[in-house]
Amino acid sequence: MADVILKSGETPDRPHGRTGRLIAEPLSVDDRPEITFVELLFFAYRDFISDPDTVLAAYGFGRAHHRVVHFVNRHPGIRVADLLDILNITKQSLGRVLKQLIDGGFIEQVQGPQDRRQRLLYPTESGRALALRLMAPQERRIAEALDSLSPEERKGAELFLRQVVDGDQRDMVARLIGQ
Amino acid sequence: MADVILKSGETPDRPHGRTGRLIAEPLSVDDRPEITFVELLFFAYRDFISDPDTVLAAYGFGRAHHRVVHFVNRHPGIRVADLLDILNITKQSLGRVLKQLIDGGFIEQVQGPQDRRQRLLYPTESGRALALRLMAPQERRIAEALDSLSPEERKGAELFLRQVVDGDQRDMVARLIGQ
DNA sequence: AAAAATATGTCAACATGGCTGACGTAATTT
DNA sequence: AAATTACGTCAGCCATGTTGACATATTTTT
Repeated sequence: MADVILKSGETPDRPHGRTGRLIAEPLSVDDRPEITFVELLFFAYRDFISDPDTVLAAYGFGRAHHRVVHFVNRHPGIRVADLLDILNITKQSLGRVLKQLIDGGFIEQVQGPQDRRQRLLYPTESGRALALRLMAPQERRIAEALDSLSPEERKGAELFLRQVVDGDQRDMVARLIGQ
Repeated sequence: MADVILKSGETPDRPHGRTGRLIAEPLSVDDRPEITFVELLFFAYRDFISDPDTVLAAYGFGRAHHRVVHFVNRHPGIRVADLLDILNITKQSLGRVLKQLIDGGFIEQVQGPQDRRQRLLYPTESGRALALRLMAPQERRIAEALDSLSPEERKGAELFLRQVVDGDQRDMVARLIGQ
């Protein structure tokens, strides 16, 4: 039982005679200004990924499917290994959702022309349509957010996000996104 | 079996005689400039949350514990219901990780002084130490990212993230973060 | 005073999407 | 011929989210 609930008569600082065990002083933005961005990243991302969930639910898919559909549409003919690198997951994890997407007719595999061990992934027309439907609310959200920013402020938002990416991944990300 | 693997002799556009079923044209940033931010948010957040994982593993904790420890440290005395609002999860989900954090001595509950139904959550000294350890690499990452930005660019990064948050949540987020 | 609403906790069952480890197969490289 | 590579699969585990139902203490409303 963790049911040690202190009574209200005892101040948090000196509960039950256990002097000084509890801390009432908040971690403050004044002391640590980076907290602002730590929390903004949390809240912004929380809401940003909630957009496509309604659409996904209608297909019986989850966020993992979204990520796969997105990057296959962004890079038709991508190799499985490269997709794994982007998503930072194991092939077993990818395997499950990929199978469902293939069975559902959203993605197809093509044997690699030079190296026939490769299974290159392409979206079908439904797969492309799904990707666009999933991204639409996110594009709207981003566009509205950028609307209120000056050109330099927009540049700042982009630069900031690029710098938050791991140093040894920045080149790869830049290549993936393109100019 | 979904083992319909097209042979390499067939172009992706006309595989197996199924004319036009596959799409070889990438979704492009040129057509949809917001994709840049969609993907930057994905990659930035992916790396940003990977920071504390090593620390968490040492304690046998996961990312859910991190979020709880963080917000309890930011708002000592927070009510369970308010924590649920911030995290957007169910009380059952919270219950599990909260119990572990209480059992481990990182968080304690105090009965509400006015309303004795409430269980106000406070960090212990270990809980505060854990929160700081978890946030340290993220603060470093943010500080380095901001280093390369001008003041207006920094403002842009912050404004952008604030605008990405759901419109009806912005005030709450602003209040939670403070000036 | 009784009834209703609130804050919280708990039990049980289930789904998603990560993970590891082991093994198999086809194709390519050495 | 042997080793490596690219990929797939089976099996099981774990973390963390969900819903639904119900219990308890406390406060608010009637």
